[in-house]
Amino acid sequence: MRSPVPACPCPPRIDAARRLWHPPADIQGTKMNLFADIRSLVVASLEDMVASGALPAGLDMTNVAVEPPRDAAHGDMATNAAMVLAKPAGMAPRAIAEALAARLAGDPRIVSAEVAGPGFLNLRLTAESWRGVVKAALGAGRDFGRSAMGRGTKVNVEFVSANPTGPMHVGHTRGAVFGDALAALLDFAGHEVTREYYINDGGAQVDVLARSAYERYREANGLSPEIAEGLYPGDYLIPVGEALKAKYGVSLLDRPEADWLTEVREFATEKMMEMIREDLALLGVKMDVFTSEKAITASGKIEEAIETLRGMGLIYDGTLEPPKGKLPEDWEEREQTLFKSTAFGDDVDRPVKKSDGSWTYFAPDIAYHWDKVSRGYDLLIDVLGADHGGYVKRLKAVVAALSNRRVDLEVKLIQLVKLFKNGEPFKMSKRAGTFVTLRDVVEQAGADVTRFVMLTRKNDAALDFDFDKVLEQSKDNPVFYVQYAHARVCSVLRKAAEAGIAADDATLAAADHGKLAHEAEIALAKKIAEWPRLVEIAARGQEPHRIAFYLYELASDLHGLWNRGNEDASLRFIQDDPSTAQAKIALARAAGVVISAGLGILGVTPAEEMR
RNA sequence: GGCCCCGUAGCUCAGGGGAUAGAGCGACCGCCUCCUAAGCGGUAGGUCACAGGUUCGAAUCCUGUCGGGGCCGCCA
Repeated sequence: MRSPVPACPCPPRIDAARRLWHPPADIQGTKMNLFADIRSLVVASLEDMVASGALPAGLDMTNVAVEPPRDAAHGDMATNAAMVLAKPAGMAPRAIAEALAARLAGDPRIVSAEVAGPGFLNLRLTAESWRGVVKAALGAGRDFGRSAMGRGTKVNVEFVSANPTGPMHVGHTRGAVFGDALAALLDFAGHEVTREYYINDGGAQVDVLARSAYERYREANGLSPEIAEGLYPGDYLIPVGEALKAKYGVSLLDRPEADWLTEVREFATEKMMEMIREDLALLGVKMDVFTSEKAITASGKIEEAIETLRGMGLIYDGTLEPPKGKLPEDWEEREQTLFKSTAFGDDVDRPVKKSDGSWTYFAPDIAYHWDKVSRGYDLLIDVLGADHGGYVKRLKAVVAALSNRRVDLEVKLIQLVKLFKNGEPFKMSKRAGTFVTLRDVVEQAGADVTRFVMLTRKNDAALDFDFDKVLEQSKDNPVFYVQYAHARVCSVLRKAAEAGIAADDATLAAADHGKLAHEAEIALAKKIAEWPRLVEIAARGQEPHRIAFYLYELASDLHGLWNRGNEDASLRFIQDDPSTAQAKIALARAAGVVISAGLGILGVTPAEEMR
C-alpha cells in the first residue's frame, strides 16, 4: 500500500503571512541579511583603519554601500566605500580600496577583494556563505527576510476610501491592491501597521444616494421611479429599494423628503458599505479600521481641529486670488475662512468654510487627519487617486501643523487604469452600462491575476489592463510564471515523498549543503540571499512593485536551474543518494519559501500544482 | 498661468549617483526517453525626449525646452 503523498508544506492560505507580526528577538537585526552583514564588516574595517590612523577621524559612513554588482563577473558584492570616502579623507580612492581590501581579506567569509574601475572593491564570498543562506531560509521559513527596520514605528495606511454610493470600480481596485500590499510589506519590514478605510458618509453625495435609493423604494412598491438627472441610476440600488420596502413597507411613501432622508441615507449607506466590504473580500483585502466621516463630524472634531489651528494663528478670514488661466464662469470674490497652508509649503491658503458658513470638503479631512495623528501614529500614508494630486500639499500642511511636525504624511497617488479589450481602449461609462466594477474584473480574471498585474507597475505610472491578456491566462502573464516556479518546488517535494526521501524543513535545514557546489546552484542561493535586502529597499521606498519584479527574477533563476537538470542529471533536485537529494531539495525549497513569502506580501496564492 | 506625474529596445515596462543600461512580448534559431515545456538556451534590436549645469562619475540630481496625462475657490 502506498502511503499518501503529504501535502506541500507551504501554507496554502495567504492570511498567515499578512497578519500583524512582531519579530522574535532571535531574528531581529540583520544577521539573516548577508549584504547587511558584509556592510557591517566593511564599516567596522573602515573604523579600524580610522583607529589605526590609516584614515582620518570623523568620516561619515552613511553612504557606504554593499550591493550586488550589475555584472556578475565583477564578483558577488561590490562596495563604493573608497570612492565615497576619497574626498572627505583627502586620499586617492584606490589607495583606500587597497588598504580596505587587505583588511577584508582576513575575514573567513571573504575569498577575494579586488580593486576595480574607479575605486570599486569587488568581493567574492565563500560558497559556504551562500549555503548558509539556504540553511537560514529553511530555518526561518516564511519569516526569512523579515526585517526589524520598522521596529517601534506605528504606521497607518489609509486606502480605498471609496464613496459609499456604489460598487467599487477598476480604479478603486488598483488602490486597494496597492494599499494592501504596501501595508503587508511594511508589516514584513517590522512596522506596526493599521489598514484603514475612511468612509465618506458625511457629504452631499450620500443625500444623492438616499434620494436614488428612495426612487428604487418607490419602484419596489409598484410605482415608477423617477431617476432624475444627477441621481445614481445603477441597478445595484434596486435590491436596496426592496430592502427598504421590507423594512418600512409603504410607510415612507408620499412623505416629504425631510421625513425619510436621514433614515434612508443611513440605511442605504450601510448597504453600500456591506457591498464594498464584499468587494474587498473578493480581492482578499481586510481592513483593520473603518472610520466614518459623519462620526468625525458629529463628534465635534472639526471645530476642535479648527480651533487648534486657530490657536496656532493658522486660521483667518480672507479672500483668495482668482485662479490663473481660464476663469470659472461664475467667479466672484468672496470672503471665506482660510487655513494658512502656505506656512507649510502649499501654494495658496485653502478654504475650510464656504461663503455660506458651511464646512468645505477639506474641513472633515483636517479633523480626520488630526484624529489619526492623535492616535499616536508615527507615519501616515494616504493612498489616493491621481486626480487628488492637488490636495497633497494641503494635507501635508495639516498633518505637519497639527503634529508639530512630528508625524510624516506620505501620499501615494495611484495613476489611472486604462482598460483594453480586443486591443482597443475600453471606455467606461455609467450611462452606457459599460461600467467595469471590481467584481467584474475579479470574477473574470481572478484575484491572483488582478493583484499581481496591478502590482507589476509603479503606483505613479499609468497601468494598461488588457482583458484579453488577462483572460487568456497565457504565459505572457507573469503571475503564472512565478506561481509555476512555486508549483515546481512543491512537485519536487511530492516526488521526494514518493521516493521515501525525508524532506521536511527541519531535515532539509540540517542537510549536508556542502553537496551544493555547482555554480548554477550557488547562483540561485545568491539570488535568495538578496531577498532580505530587497524587502528593506522596497519597504523604505514604499514600493511593493519591487517585490513582484524580484519574484519574477527568482522564479526565472529557478526555472533556469530546473532546465539545466534536463542536460545534466546531477543538477536535478531528486537524486538517488538521499543525502545529496536533501541538499538539492533544500535549495529548491529555500527558493519556494521566498516565493511563498513574497507572494504572501502581494496577496497572491502560491500555487502548489498547475497542470 | 500655476502645481503634480510620465517620456528608456518595434510594443509594454524595470533600473532612479557608480563599471559594458536590463526583462517580458513581438521576430529569428535551437531544446521534451529526463524532477511539470505554463519551462529553458541563443541571435537581432538603444542618441535613456532635447539642451545646459552639479559631480571623480548622470538614464538617475538641478534648471530650462518639447511631448503625453492629471489637477487648480463656493463638488466630493
